[in-house]
Amino acid sequence: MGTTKSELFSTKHNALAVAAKVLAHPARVAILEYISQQEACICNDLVDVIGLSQPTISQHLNEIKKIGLLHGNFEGKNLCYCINRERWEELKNSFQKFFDQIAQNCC
Amino acid sequence: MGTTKSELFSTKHNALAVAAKVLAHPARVAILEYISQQEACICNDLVDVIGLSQPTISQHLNEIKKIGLLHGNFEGKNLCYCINRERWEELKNSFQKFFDQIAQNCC
DNA sequence: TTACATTATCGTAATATTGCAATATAATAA
DNA sequence: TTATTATATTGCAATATTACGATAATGTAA
Repeated sequence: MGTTKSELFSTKHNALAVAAKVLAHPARVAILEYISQQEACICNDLVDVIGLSQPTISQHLNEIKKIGLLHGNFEGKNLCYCINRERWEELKNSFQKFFDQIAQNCC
Repeated sequence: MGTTKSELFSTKHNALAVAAKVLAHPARVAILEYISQQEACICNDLVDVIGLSQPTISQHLNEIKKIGLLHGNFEGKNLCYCINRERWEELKNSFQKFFDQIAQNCC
């Protein structure tokens, strides 16, 4: 129990759900918005900007990383988080397609 | 602990997260897709189509109802679920705006 | 080297979500 | 009236998520 029965659903439906899950927390929405609007890459700042503790921010960043939305230089002296634009477009299209598929005739 | 600290975030960010949460389960994605593609309104069928138990489907439908995506005739002899297209467009626009706001210059 | 700053991980507590059996409710059919 | 059908609600068990203190790991600066 308690576990989502992913095996019942199509790859497409599962994938959209996984993507939506990343956006299903305001901190991750705020983090993504913040990073995506920076002209240059940012590093930390998020703890101050968001207002959650550093471990919590790190955890949220990890969720965002896991679906491939973060891109950049994670090693060396310049720590840098930025959006993987290719993946961003992919997800954008997935949501767009989902919302575009409504039928014309409904009550 | 365990609770999302919504008070830290803007109304907009919280609203998008709440909407995303509804799409964050493949059953709800599948239910919405199924309903939205029906020419006429459907009633039950979902238990058969989706493959989860009736109480679980009912629970998922309730989550979808709670953000206003379901519209129709819930009383009387014709039980009928269909998409509230106005709300659907609203959410579509929210996600679109979110995904459109990425900056041009990123690493 | 030591000290400092930044980020990740571990461990844990609180809460939320998922799923279903059992049951209740509501409307129609016989 | 008594079935029958469709949907909702209750209660509970299993699992997932959220948050953070403590600590580890990594890199830079002195």
